Amino acid sequence: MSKPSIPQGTRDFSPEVVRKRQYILNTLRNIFECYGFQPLETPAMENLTTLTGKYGEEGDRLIFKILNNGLHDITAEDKKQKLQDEWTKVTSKAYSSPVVTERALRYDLTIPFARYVVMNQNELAFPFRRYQMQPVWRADRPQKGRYREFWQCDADVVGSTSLINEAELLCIYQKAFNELTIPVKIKLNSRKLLAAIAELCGAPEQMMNITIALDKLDKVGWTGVVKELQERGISEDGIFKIEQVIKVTGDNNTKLAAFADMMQHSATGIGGINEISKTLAYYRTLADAQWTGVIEVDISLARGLNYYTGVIVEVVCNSEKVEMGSIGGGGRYDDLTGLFGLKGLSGVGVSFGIDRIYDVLEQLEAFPQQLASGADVLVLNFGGENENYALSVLRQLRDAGIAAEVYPDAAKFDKQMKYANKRKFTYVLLPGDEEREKGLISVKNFVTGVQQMVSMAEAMTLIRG
RNA sequence: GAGGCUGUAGCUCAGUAGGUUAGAGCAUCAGAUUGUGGUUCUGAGGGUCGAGGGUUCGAAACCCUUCAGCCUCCCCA
Repeated sequence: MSKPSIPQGTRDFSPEVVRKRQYILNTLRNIFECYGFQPLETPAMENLTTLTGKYGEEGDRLIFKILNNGLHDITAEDKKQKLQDEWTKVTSKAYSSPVVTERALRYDLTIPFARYVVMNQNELAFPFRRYQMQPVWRADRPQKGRYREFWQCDADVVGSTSLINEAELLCIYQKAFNELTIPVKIKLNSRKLLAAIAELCGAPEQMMNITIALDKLDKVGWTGVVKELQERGISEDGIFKIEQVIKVTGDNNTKLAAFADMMQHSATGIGGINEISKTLAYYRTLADAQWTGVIEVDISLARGLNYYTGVIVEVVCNSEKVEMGSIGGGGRYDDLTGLFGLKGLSGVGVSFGIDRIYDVLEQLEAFPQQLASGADVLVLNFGGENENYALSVLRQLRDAGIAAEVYPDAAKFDKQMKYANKRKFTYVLLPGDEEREKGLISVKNFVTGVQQMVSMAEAMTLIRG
């Protein structure tokens, strides 16, 4: 018998870990609901054609495909021949065929969301605000902090171009990370500014290349970016212009003023600057003075996904104690639903990287203490008549809304106690002969070790603290 | 897709230059102890040394092949 295992890049979540993850999800869910977002869930699998071509060439490669069922059952000669032909292609090059695979696992939550909006466009009330927290799958090579199955947690608004939406999403980030007690920096940029930089270089068609190179500024520094830009064929003059823009420092208003000066001849650039300033203005009106996160205009922020068209954001942990990439990101995409035939619908959304948020909370030791335990109370089982007494005690506890469990076997005393210890119960109740005869119950506080024999009513008061 | 590292008990790992019957800690189970857990003590179970082949009188160790896991790059969350 071989040892059992789970697929590469997947994880089991132990009870303690699930509780911590649920703490994160519940915190976010409450905030989303408070901001008027509605829950949405979509299937784990989509039609492959829904997903292909949406994430770029690299993305297509990373989609988990599902082999069609019943391939061996095909009897019609012409279909069988078709399958053979397609199979040969599939095994010889990067190629997908609906004859072999027509379904695939969800790659992210945004494309299924767009698909849902298009399918239900006549029923939905726009602007439609939804949040979605579900696992996604990528056939990527797993490594530290990267998995083949992981959860995404998105909130999007479609059907409105107002920058109030952008400002609200900034608020959601602020509120979420304040409640989770994670110090953050929220970087803000606009794809329009990146486009304007490409214009400044006299190479507007090079925007993607410039964007990809700039995105690495944090990682490889300016000299690394220069190298990357040269490799991607950007002129020396262009690189000099980019440097002028990148080297701008100061607070957000100073930066925006400087950009406005440099980009005064670019309608795109001015547009980008305006949307950032308006977003920030709305944000200031909506924001809570308690929030501690820093919002910083960062023109080197690029974001990989190519469907973004307007404001883009990214959240990083702002603590020396933590070494971590982005823990959230998002932006505006002007025509996502256009991919599925519904034109002119603009959307803006943010995503929380909950696996990374989990790691950050661990490193900061910022999970609330009381998450650790499950049921508070264990009722011991002394067998015989005491067993029934134990069950009646158990029922009274649950009727009173106290989470409790009974040890189901009349096992040796120390075995039951060891179980209680391992499970970290706060209280252990001992319904034995004496207790039963007197109609009382012994309550042992398992943290302090103090034990007392009291009435059920008093016991419940004790347990409730 | 490219590269690097590691596979020995449930877990973390020792294992000298290739040499008797492969060890330790933790965990598990039993007992000390069937009305008092954590600590302690005693004992027990648990291994095709990732798999296959080769070299050798002899392989956990050396060679080849293969599989798996981890990490880095690319890309991404």
